[in-house]
Amino acid sequence: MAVTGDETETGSTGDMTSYQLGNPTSSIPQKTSGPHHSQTSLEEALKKRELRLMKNREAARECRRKKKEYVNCLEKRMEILENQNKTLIAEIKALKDIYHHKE
DNA sequence: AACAAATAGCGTCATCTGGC
DNA sequence: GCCAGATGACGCTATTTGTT
Repeated sequence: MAVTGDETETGSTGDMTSYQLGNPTSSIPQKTSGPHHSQTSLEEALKKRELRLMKNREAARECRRKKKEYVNCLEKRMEILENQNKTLIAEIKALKDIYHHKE
């Protein structure tokens, strides 16, 4: 619901935490061996980072989806077991009643 | 209607984990 | 040991819900 999916990247929702702000390339190696070479390697590093972020974004979504499904299953199972429990309790009560009326 | 608190969902980072 | 994928934790926005 929140956040309409299509505003990814470049901190569009302003939810970058302090350590994420500033230099998005901070985790990228900054070797300088010639102007052209460093430029391309920087571009490559940025591309690599974007790819990594994109993959992790997808992974996080999938992870949450699976977790939600798991919790839903547990809740359904709980409901079934609670009903079974009620039925069994009622059965026990009925059997006890029969037993006591025989006395 | 206006507001606050609660809830849901997202993106990112750090860390864990299993396969190679 | 390295790497990719999975997941917990965090901070954030948007939506829903209850209260005045």
